[in-house]
Amino acid sequence: MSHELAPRLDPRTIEPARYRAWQEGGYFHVPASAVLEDGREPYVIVIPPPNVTARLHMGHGLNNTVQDVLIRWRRMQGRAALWVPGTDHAGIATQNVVERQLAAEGLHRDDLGREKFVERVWSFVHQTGGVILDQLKAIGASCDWERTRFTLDPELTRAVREVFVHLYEKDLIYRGEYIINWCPRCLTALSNEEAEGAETVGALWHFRYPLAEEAYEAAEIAHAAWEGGEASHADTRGDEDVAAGTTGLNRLEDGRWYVTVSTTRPETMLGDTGVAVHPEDDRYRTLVGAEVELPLTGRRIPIVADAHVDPSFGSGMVKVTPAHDVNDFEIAGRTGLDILDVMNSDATLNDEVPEPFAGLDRFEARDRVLAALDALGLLAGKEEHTHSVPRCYRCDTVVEPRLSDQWFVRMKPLAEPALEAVRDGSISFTPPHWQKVYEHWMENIRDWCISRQLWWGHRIPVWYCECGEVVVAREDPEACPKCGSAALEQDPDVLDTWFSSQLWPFSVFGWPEQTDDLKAFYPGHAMVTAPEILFFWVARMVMMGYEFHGKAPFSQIYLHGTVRDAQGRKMSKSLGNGIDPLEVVHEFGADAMRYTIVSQCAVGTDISLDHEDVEAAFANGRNFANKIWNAGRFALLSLGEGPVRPLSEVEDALELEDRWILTRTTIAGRTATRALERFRLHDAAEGLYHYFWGDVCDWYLELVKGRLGPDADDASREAARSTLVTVLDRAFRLLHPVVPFVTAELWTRLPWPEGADRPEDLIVAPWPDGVDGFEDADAERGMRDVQSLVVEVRRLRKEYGIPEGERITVHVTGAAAGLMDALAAQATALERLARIGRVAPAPGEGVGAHAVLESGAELFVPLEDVIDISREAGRLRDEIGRLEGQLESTHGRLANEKFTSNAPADVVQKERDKAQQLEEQGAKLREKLAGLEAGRS
RNA sequence: GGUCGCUUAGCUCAGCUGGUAGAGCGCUACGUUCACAUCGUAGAUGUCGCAGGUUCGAGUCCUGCAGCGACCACCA
Repeated sequence: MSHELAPRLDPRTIEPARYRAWQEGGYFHVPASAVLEDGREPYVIVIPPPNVTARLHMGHGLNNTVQDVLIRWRRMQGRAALWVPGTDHAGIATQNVVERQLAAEGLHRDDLGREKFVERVWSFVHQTGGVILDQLKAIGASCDWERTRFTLDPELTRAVREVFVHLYEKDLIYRGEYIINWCPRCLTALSNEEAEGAETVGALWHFRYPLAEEAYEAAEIAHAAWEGGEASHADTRGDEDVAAGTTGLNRLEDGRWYVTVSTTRPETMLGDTGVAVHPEDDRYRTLVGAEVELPLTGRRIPIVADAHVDPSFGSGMVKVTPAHDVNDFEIAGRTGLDILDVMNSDATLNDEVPEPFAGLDRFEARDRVLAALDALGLLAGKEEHTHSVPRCYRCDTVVEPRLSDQWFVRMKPLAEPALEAVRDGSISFTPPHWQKVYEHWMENIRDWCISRQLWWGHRIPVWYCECGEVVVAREDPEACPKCGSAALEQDPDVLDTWFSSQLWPFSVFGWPEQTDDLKAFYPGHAMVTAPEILFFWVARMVMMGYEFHGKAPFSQIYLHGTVRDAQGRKMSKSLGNGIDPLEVVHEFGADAMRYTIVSQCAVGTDISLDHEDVEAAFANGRNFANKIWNAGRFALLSLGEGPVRPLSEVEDALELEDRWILTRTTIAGRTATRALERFRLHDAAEGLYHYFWGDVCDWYLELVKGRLGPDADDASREAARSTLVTVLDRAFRLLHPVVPFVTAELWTRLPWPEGADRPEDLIVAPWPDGVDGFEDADAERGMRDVQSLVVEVRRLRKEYGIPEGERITVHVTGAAAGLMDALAAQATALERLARIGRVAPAPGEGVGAHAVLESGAELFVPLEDVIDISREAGRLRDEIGRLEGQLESTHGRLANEKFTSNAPADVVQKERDKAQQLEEQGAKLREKLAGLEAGRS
């Protein structure tokens, strides 16, 4: 059977079949009864649901590989490991996709009307949505597909309703007119999180507004006080600025008084309803209550005092546009200024503005306003100004702050337990520094605008009656409870897509029904996601967990990095620097991709992959998978067909390398377990890589080759066979979470010791945590000697150019106890590995190559015939020099009384031993050098 | 402006509780030894950003500086 294995791993021939076998075996599915009846300890991860229209990209590859590694590992540990998959309806994103399709047909959503449009989106979702879940199968994701959920499923919609009504009844949801972030392209409100600031170099313009004549007297008083230096907020600018009119109050050559204000959005001046100064600002105290003439509009607007104004910024005077700026809106609320909305929803100016500007786009209006003010001589200056301009996270359009009637969630009360949870350790972050970021956000949390002027999403469960009654209900009401009218109108808006996502950890289990699933699987354990959605999603899930269940939805938040290209740029569709994970799977296999990702997945760091050389980017993983394949292939071939005896029966015949590799295996399991427990996936993967490639392949397989052949002693062969089977079984288990396919393929073909129970599949084989495995410290020490001897001999052979075929004799002296026995026992192996003819205990004489082993033993290879004596002498001198350097620093340390008295005793002792060892080595080398030089003369 | 993080071999990065540095890729040399050339063997490469401090001893702790990055808030 084993001879049919190809010399190269071809993932395409094994991966799909293996995945199918797992699915058919039902290994991914975890029923509630596993926990409630069988009493198994659950381990639950809910997937960060990708957008239903999404296609798999490397970010998903990373995110889901991490989750799958954790789930597979926990499943092998015997936990009821459940990974719930699903997709998010992704309000704006999905609506945008369908709108683009319509646009290609020359249509707008209004042409269809709401009902038809939503139907269209549904059919789009049914046809092409959820593809990403199938794509996840290709990378090996072991989700419980029977539990696949969609945020718009009826059950989840029910959860949304329940939450909305509950929060409304608790007065945690309210409706109000506030300045919100408005996307003039998507024509909807956005939350603060959805309006992403983009650092932009823009301009700050200074305008002059003429003061109304009645206020000239006040102006003169103010100005006099100011010039006389009595004003408490003396302008820090120089005279030039005053002359240029960039200070707040000036009389120009025309004899009129002007105030100066500044803005980065000149078009908003058309909506100004006031000018504000700080109440304590003595420069302008007398002007409060006066009026200015708002240019271009013919309107007069008052000067008011408000503490929000920063007297030291600019002129200390602020134009106030309440309908188009958050702060200005608040100022208006406090000071009673009018609120004048001058924009339409598409960010064109409306009829509230004078004729020439009405109907213009905001940016065109900006230019026109500037030109008009300039023509009037009211443009006082312009500065370069770098600030962050908010843009729509979906379409990148500049967001317009706009006065609007929206629904909000009152967040402060919800945030309190969520904040407490991380402070008392109920929830931990990996890496830990995110906790501070989270806390900071929670502490400064602001109300969440949840209504969206979209058609695709959860309709807000609020109905309005002609009688004025507002009905907020879990079920669609038939009639108005107050007047009985059936003419109820449902609120046209839908909820922010994150409103339903935040319920995901429990809505997927059927809440608000008290289902068995909920009892078994809530709360979950790990939340694996990217830091970008910490606020969008993670924080809100925590808040909802506490509000509706009194406990956190998960206990560990693991935030992995971002996938970047070779230049360190984030992979993105728009940059065209992405790598298609499916292509990688097709070319190199899912195992190759998974190992490459996981091995780079150090806590808190990004992973970088070169999109221009995909082969190189994944070579490491591909090579490793192939190495596993070939090691397995060789083992299967060498093991032959005969029965394999259990390790316990051959224990007496175990040789050094057997005991050693069994020990290494135990330690590898222990190390990997510790790493996984701490989310150190990179450490776990790299540790196992070196264990398998180095210990198992480079050393063990090479050492036992001779013992597996027909010439070998029976007892030795059987010991080797048992050991090899045991080691590979354990190794495949340990590697399985990271590289599930190749390990499973080989494991199922592995012969099994007679009489031993075989797990029905590798995917559920018990995880070797290394707690009670075979361990033999002597074997480790002995093997280290063998290894260092082999390495040194190889090095010497190389150094002196001794041909491959030529056997040499090696003398070993000063051997640590047992070394010679070990070496003698390994004679054949040593011959094979280091091309040694004989290992002799006698000290070497004459000219030869010399080395000191790690154990302190000295190695001497007589090489009169092959070496260049003067070169060897030089080498010895270098060696002696190096030893002396080390000795000096060691002696220096020992001579330091502070060291000997302060450092721990064992450290000092170690230092003494080292010094002695170095001295002995140095003496021997000097002797050797003397001999060499004598021999030459 | 605030907060947090990063700066270690040519590249990408590891280095947990302080004891004179590691991996992968790349590079050099040799090798068609019958599991694997997607391989093997051996080798080279670092004043661990700069300046101070604590310590017997500091990539490892503290302070300051410089450069880079992220997040939050925005001053009109």
